[in-house]
Amino acid sequence: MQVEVGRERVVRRTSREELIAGLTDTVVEAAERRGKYLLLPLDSGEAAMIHLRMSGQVLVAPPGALRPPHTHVVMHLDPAGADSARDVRHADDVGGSELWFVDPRTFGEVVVFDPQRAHRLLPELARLGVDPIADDFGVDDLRQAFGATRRVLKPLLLDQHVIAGIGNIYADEILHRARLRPDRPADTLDRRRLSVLRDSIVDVLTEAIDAGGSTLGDAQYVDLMGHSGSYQDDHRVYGRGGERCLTCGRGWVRRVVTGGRSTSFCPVCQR
DNA sequence: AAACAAACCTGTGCGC
DNA sequence: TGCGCACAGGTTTGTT
Repeated sequence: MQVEVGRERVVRRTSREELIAGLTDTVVEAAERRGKYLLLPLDSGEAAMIHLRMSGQVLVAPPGALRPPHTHVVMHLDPAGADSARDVRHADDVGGSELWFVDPRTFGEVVVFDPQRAHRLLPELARLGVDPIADDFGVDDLRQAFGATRRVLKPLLLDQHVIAGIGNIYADEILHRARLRPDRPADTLDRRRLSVLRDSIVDVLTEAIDAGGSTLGDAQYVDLMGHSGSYQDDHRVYGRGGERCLTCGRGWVRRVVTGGRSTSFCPVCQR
């Protein structure tokens, strides 16, 4: 593939030149994920890492399509080669397309790194906690992380070093599903409640993924094809501050700030 | 150890 | 219509 890089800020760990050199004439062999880190192994032995942070998007588009504002990286994917073993085209074949990294707030980033030496450019990758979707994730994982800390649940769920992949929307939805207050200390949970929390984490994330994610009013989160998700329609507390609780029908959803993040919960059915 | 604030940016929606 | 302000999906860093 050939590569263009606009704003250098999105490759701040290295440089525009290093990103272009690392991607040019390579083949993306897979698309993987650890927590919120998107990983693309390359046939060069290196891998690309993309993090969307708050406002990033990865989009696939026809060659030459009009690029939206804040398109910072463009990868020109090669057509599936006639020399490939069986010139099979799949429904998700994106050969010949462009892959865009778009990010108005430029909190997101793109970098090419050596997976054998990830600690050099991406030290936080090795420090990510258990991934509830990609890894085996049982109540014992939670007991280890939550059993002996006075930290409260909401910031703990958001801590990527403890559990990787939960963001602000899903932390609130998970705690509501588990009927637990966001400000409850983790070490007050017995094994039964830890088990409910474990199931809530897996169920909320799985349902959200199946629904294509949460696309809020500004339509920032969309999938590779630009399609919106529908999980926002299933939010029971996030974005519902001041409304009657959909679950118990008795409490009013409260919106507070915990750890600098907006947090919504029902004080009646979450304990 | 853990809670908190600030920093990094741009866009949007609101009240006036 | 225009302006200023609050706020937004995340993470790191520094301060109490």
